[in-house]
Amino acid sequence: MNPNSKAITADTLPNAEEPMGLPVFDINMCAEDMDKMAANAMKASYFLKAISHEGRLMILCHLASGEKSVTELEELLSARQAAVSQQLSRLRLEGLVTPRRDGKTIYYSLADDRPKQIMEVVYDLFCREK
Amino acid sequence: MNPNSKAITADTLPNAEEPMGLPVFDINMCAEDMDKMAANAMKASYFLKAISHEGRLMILCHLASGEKSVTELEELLSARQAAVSQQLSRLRLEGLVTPRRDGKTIYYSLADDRPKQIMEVVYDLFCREK
DNA sequence: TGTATAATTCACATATTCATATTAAGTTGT
DNA sequence: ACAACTTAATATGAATATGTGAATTATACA
Repeated sequence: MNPNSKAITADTLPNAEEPMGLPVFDINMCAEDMDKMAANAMKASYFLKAISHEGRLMILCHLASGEKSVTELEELLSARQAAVSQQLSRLRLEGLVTPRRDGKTIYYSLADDRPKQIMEVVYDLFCREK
Repeated sequence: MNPNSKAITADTLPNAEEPMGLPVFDINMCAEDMDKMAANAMKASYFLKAISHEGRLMILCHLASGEKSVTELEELLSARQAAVSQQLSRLRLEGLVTPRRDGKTIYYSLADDRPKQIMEVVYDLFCREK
């Protein structure tokens, strides 16, 4: 992705001490792995942007306990229908939620467990501890 | 936070089946826990916004392998110094990175393991699998 | 001192993102 | 089928965020 990305290895970097015990994602991840990371950084940031919206985050939280209709989400978030619908369309575009029509109402549910993996960490960081 | 949030419990909701085996963050999390989540949703979304920027995400990735100076980050990201500095100030404001001055140069490092916890998941989602 | 280097901050232009209003589609009752 | 109502999706303008270049601060060295 980056044309002039210099080949930087662990030994060329100053102050590259081994700081903490937690498994980061491989301390020795440099050069090749870093390019892979850079290549995926755009996708990752786009994904994170999708879930970093307060309303969308709450939608994902509510969907984690089972599918909900747009009206239900509207009440749960106490937001206007148009706003909820727009946020859902963003999540739909990202492939995070899938709609299911049943008569008049459309039920949304989580498409896979990606959002759950993230939310689990976020929940730990902001709701459990501290 | 939400004045007119109705007390919605599991049994009042239709289609609230127990869908998946993965430990979400407690399937039975409703009412009280949900309010707690809503109260923290703003903080969480603010935090996620901070790391959902491609440049800032890359900065955190690079800092995961040890502290770096602003100039080093500037080269690693091939971005302008002012831009990197502003991104760092956002991360500093969020308490994710800490500066250390050594002569002319300022070295940045991760302040705690919050970003690492998130990035580990992000890395798994966007770099390892798939 | 004066100059050079490193990093931050300011001001502005631009691009994204968000909320309100409008439109389209679906359902019910007569 | 036609109206009346409900539900969802789409566009418009307003607010927010981001990058750039110039000015500012801080440190080192001659």
